[in-house]
Amino acid sequence: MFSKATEYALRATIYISQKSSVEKKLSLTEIAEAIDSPPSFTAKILQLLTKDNCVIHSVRGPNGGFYITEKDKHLPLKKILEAVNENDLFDKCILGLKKCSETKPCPLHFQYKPIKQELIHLFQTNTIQDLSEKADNESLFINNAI
Amino acid sequence: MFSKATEYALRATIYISQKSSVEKKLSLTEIAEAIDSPPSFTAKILQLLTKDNCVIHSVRGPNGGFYITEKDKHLPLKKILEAVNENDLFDKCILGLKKCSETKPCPLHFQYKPIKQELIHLFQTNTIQDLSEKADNESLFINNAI
DNA sequence: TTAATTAAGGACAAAAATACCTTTAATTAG
DNA sequence: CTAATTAAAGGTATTTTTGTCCTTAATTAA
Repeated sequence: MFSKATEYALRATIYISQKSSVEKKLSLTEIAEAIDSPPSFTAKILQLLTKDNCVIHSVRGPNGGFYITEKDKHLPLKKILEAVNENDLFDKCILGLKKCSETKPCPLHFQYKPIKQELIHLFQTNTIQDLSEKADNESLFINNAI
Repeated sequence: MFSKATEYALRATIYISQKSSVEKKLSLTEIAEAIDSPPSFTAKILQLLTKDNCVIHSVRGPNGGFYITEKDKHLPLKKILEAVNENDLFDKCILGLKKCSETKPCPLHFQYKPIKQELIHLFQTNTIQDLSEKADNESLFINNAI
C-alpha cells in the first residue's frame, strides 16, 4: 500500500505525538528504536516532516530532538502524506492508466471510486492526535510492542 | 497502489480477454503496444500468467501468441494478483506493523478494515470477463485510447 | 570559550523494481 | 527438412527505493 518511507513517517509522527512535548523532545535514536525503523533512513524522513516546520519541529544540540506542538496535532494525516510526497496516491487510476477519467473510465473506475473516496476521507478526517490517542488506548508502540 | 508489474498484468489480461480466442492469438508486440507497456518487461509478466496455464495460455511459433479460454475468463481478478505475487497486498497492515492484528491493532486498523474488505471483495467478485466487457462498453484499450 | 550532543545535509552503497537483450525451444509453412 | 516465426529463459542494464556514513551546523553546559 504505502512505501517504507511513508510507513515510517506515519509511525514516527504517531510516536512523537504520543511522547513528545516542547519540554520533552525525542532523539532520533529513541524514535527509530520505538517504531522499528532504520535510524539513518528515518532521519531523512524526519527532515521532510520538519521542513518549514510543516508537521514536526526539531532542535539541535544537547536535550534537542523532535517534538510536535499541540496545534500541529490537529493536522490531518493527509499532511504527512503530502510531506513525504505520497499525496497523489489516491488520485491515480488503479490500472495505472494516464487517461482514465470520469468520461473515459477504466474498467474498474466506478467500482474503485467509492473505495478511493473512503481512503481519502480516512486520511483527511483523522488527525495526528486522533491516531496517537488510539495508539495509547490500544497500546501499540508502547514498550516496543510492535 | 499496485506495482507496475501488477498494472501490466491486469491490463494485459483484460486486453487478451477482449481480443483473443483459441483461433486468434495475440503476439507480445500487439499486447504491449495496446496496453502501453514495455514489451520485454511485459513478456516476463505474461510468463507468470501462463505458468502452469494458470490464467493465460501461450503457443510458440508462427501464428502463435497469447490467448485465454472462455472458461478462464470466469476467474476472478484475484487470480491475476496471485500470479504476480501481489496477493498479500490486502493482508498487510497499512502502517507496515508486523504484529498488527485484531487483538493488537494499529491505530488505523479498525478504520482501514472495512476498506480493505471492499478491496478484497472487488477483486474476488469481478471476473476477467466482467472487466473486459466493461472495457468494451467504455472503449478503453480500444484504438489505443489509453 | 571549549567540549559534548544532537539534527541537517551531502555523498555513497545496497537492494529491489523495472526494463532490455540475446539465445534457445517450439511450432508452422513451404 | 529447412526457414521463418514466436514465446521461454537467462543474463544484463538502468532506475528507484531503501539504507548508511561522514562532515557540518546548531545548541547547551561546564
